[in-house]
Amino acid sequence: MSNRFDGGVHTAGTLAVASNTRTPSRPAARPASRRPRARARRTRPPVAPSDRATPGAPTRRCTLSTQRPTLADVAAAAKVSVSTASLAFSGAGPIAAATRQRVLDAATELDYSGPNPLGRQLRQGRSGIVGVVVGDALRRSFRDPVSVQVLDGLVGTIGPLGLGVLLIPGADELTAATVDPLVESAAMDVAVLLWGGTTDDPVLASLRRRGIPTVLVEGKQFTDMATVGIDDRGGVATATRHLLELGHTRIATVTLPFNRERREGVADEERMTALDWEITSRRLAGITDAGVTPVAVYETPASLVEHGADAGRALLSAPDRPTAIVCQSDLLAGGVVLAARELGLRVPEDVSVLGFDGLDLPWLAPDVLTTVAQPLAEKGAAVAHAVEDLLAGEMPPYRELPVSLRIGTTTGPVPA
Amino acid sequence: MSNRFDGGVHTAGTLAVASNTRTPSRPAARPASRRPRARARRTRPPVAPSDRATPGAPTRRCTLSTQRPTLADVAAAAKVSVSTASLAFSGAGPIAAATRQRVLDAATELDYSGPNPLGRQLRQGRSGIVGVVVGDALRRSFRDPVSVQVLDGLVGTIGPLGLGVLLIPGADELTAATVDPLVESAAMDVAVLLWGGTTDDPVLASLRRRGIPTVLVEGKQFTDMATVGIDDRGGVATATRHLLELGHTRIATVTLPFNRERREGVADEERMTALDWEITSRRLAGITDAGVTPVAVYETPASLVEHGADAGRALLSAPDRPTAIVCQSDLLAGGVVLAARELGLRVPEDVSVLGFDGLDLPWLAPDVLTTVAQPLAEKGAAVAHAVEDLLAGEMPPYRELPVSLRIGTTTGPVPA
DNA sequence: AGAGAGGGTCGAATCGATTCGAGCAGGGTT
DNA sequence: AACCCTGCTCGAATCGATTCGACCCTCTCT
Repeated sequence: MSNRFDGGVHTAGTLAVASNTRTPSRPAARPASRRPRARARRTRPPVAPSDRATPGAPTRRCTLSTQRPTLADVAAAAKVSVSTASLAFSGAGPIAAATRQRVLDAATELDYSGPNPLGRQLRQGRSGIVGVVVGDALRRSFRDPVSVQVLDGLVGTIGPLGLGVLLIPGADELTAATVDPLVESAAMDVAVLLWGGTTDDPVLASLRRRGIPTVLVEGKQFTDMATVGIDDRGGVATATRHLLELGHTRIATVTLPFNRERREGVADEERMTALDWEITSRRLAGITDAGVTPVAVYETPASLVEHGADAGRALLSAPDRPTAIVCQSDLLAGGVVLAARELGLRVPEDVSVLGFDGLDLPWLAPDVLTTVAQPLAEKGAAVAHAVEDLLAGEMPPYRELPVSLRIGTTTGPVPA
Repeated sequence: MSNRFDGGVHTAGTLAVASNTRTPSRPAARPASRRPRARARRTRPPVAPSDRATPGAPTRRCTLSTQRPTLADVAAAAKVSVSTASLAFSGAGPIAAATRQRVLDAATELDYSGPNPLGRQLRQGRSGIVGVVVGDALRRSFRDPVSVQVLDGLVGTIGPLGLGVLLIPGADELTAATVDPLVESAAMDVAVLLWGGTTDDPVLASLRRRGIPTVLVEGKQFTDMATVGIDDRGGVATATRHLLELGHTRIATVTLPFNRERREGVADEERMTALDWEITSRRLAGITDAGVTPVAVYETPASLVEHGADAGRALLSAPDRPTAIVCQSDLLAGGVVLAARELGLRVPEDVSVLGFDGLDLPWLAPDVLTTVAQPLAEKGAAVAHAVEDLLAGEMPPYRELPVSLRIGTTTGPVPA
């Protein structure tokens, strides 16, 4: 039952590539003792033989290993020197319009599609690549719109600078000892750690060892790395005061993970000492700053709706339930609201819920979260500027972006 | 009110890099007419002066432009040849354990952190980079878990192969004429187009011109590019038959965008002719295959909850409303369900809703979508294998993954 | 007419590795 | 003793560009 279209066939009519008549051009004076290897442009082997070759399948060869023309070929065809040909493409330096055109024509003729980036990169000592280490498996990381929006802001700002973003999976939660090979050996001019690491982060250690300038987003601050953060502590404090003004006293909180372990459940005394992630402890501290001691601190393994729902169910079905719940992310808060609805509780009449991030959650309608909004796109742009600074050889100062309390429909006066 | 922590200061104690005593090693016999430039390892200029220099800010210089040691330095220190030193790192070739250790020690001593990837890449003619063109602004693209999960599957499979993913923003919807500079000139061995392009896609044209092997996900098929797809047409047909069996006859559909324009609203005759995107028309065709002519075709500008909600409100508040709505994505379906709830309609008693993708939507609880599930992680893996094939010089055959109807709680018998 | 200026080209070095085959030393075989 | 491996190491070419300064040629100015 394979209902598939056979899309229109459309092959670009490529001219046959001109022959490689380039002579090996050996150095003028050579020892002459050894005959130079007569490899006229050795064709590269097509990589590993790929052990998963489908037995009976028809293997069309594709045009990968075709000898592509080089700048030297173009220069020869245009009867100019390589340096002049280079100028024609880069535009960096004086070149006569006619010459330039001749080179460009020759390029078209030879089907040369511009200078090979690898050559350029080696020469310039720059790859033009910014490695972005996402804190976790993409699958999970990107379910959180926060990461995505920051990344989007980042890409939007560094793209025009001619930089590209290389996606690097962070350490797996359990096999945290090993670092992704990309961290160890990918070419990148700068690295960015979304959800900046902890002191012992092996990724950080690896980047340091490689001497790659790094930008941390929301992490601890180190003198040798740039940091971009937000005033989350102050934001949470403000938001908590808002709850106090509404008369709440029994306030619980739902937090982001404490550390790599990512446990789930109410944190006891002992667990509190294991709090390692900067972002979690800062937001927790915001509550204390407002003079509130949470009646319960519920740790979640990730900022996801389902974990928020679990937390909400647990906190709201306990006896002497809190009248307000401060959540460290909007997704968690959304989950808590869903749990409340599920338990037949009205929001905010029976329980107030506070989020963090300022996301737009259409599926929560008709409710609109009261939340501490952070400027996500700006954060991405700030990261981009930090990247730019590092590239220019400067260590940018710590940059803290402001947050703002946005009142929605999920917070209200304490129930009588 | 800046409540910020001053994170623990922690600087890696780097040894001073050994002096660069390497002599310029000019060719044995040289014309001697011109004195060779006496640049002993010219220090590279720190790039563009960055016109956005913050005036009064204290600019700490960072250690970017420090001369880093090269393999030659290490070889010299270890008193072996460069080739031997290379062997010590790459492990490709016979080398005595003692020699190897000596090289490694020398490397540690010099604070050399492994071969420069750029040199390797140039030599090997491979960048180890897979460019992934996301169809749109990341912000929007990644709000759709479908893209994210496929990307995750892809990264998970090609990561171990030593390949990295370069994120490339697709053409903006309006300025579609221009292509991202990365498409034009980034170093990549293979490109992947999530949401494969249409025939006239400028991105496709650019990649073709550059001769970069490409994998299309869910696009039209071309002979010169690899394609991975799913049996969405068959899946929609099966799902539609399910609705027929439940007795539905007034069936509407909510679709993905028709083309770059991304219009919103019920499509009239004329608009139907503008249907350009393969994926949309295939899923639409599935309905027809089941022998159903939709009572309304509602086009949305993107696969997002809010657009689904808009569609739902429009379709369900019309007179003679449909008893079932087939949606081309789960997010759209979720939005439709929310709209139904909003209008006081019960799902599935009053209206059945069918999704596509097989996502897990915790916020839709207690409802669980009936949906056509596609194997997203596998799709990512299939793309990865296609990439691998292209890298090995083979054009992989079209690969179509199966889908499966997953019955949830959002479809039921037609209302009496 | 000669000097000076300056636009345009070119040669050669260089970026940092990989890779191939040659060569060399030492041990085992006939 | 001659010979052949075997196992390591090394020299040199090469990947494909960029970039610097030298040089040449023409035009202008005095």
